[in-house]
Amino acid sequence: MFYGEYEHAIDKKGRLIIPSKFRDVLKDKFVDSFMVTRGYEKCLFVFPPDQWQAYEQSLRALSPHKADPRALSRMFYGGAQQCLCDRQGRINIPKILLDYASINKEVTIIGVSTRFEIWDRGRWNKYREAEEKTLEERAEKIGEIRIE
Amino acid sequence: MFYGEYEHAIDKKGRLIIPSKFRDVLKDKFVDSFMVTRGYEKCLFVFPPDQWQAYEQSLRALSPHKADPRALSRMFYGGAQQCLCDRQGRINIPKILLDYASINKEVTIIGVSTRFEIWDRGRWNKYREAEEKTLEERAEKIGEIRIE
DNA sequence: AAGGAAGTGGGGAAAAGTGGGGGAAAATCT
DNA sequence: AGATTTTCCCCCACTTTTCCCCACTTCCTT
Repeated sequence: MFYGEYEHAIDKKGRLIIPSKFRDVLKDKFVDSFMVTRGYEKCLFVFPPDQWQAYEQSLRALSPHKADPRALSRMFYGGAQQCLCDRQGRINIPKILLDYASINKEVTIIGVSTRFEIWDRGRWNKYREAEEKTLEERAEKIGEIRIE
Repeated sequence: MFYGEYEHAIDKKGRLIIPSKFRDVLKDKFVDSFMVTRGYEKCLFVFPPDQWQAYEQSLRALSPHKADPRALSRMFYGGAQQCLCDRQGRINIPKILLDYASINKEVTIIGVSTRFEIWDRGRWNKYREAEEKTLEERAEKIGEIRIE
């Protein structure tokens, strides 16, 4: 569904272009907005409406009687914002989310299957470099990934 | 499916010729693009669409709530690009993937069963020489190879 | 030696990305 | 409640990138 890596910038008016390949996903569904929320490693998660629902469902399944899932739900639900695309395919991201992800201007957008992620470019580069080095180790740990 | 070793070069516009033997695979399926992504040992993996789907299926199962699987899906999905073949059978490989595989110009393309791989020629030669020496050791370690 | 298939280079059109002005709606103040 | 300010979104114009096609060369085959 979503894949690839794109470098974009937030303009002076606070707008961010969504890569056109990602926007195409919305076209098929006759909707024009994404759900943006807090993500892991201080990036932002972005879902199309149907995938957001699936993600929501997985959160709702977590027990409200335990502290950990409760905190998670607060972070994800509380951070969630519906962002409309303008005619040029740009969205406005609320300041509170930009702060969370320490995004100033230069961002990198990464497609990750059912969602995509928005990173401050500097932080992403650091993360990527570290992960590239340990890719094989991580894969060995998980073990069940088969490439065939 | 894919086998053999080919030496090609990336031209000034960043295009790489896919060996015609490999392109023939697409013809049978009436499609005209490959999926290219980060691979192990810093080479690039290339899949025809149906094989990519099989590969993706195993990735999709990875949980977004655990660090190891999260990192892997970011690497594989984030690195993935659908590369269209032009009339001459060339694809454009994004710069980010070339950097990952430290590819400048001279590359070696290796068929590996359901996928093929793109290597920087220098790195491939080194890798091949080392592996040729320890082929038997590796086989012993795996142990369960059957040839029938 | 000729013909065809594979490899190579470059030009041009179309699409994606970028920036800014203006007007409507919403929020705020008096 | 009305007036003023602010915000947000649409549109237009421009730049950059992508990709698609055509022409030429080289190599292999017959």
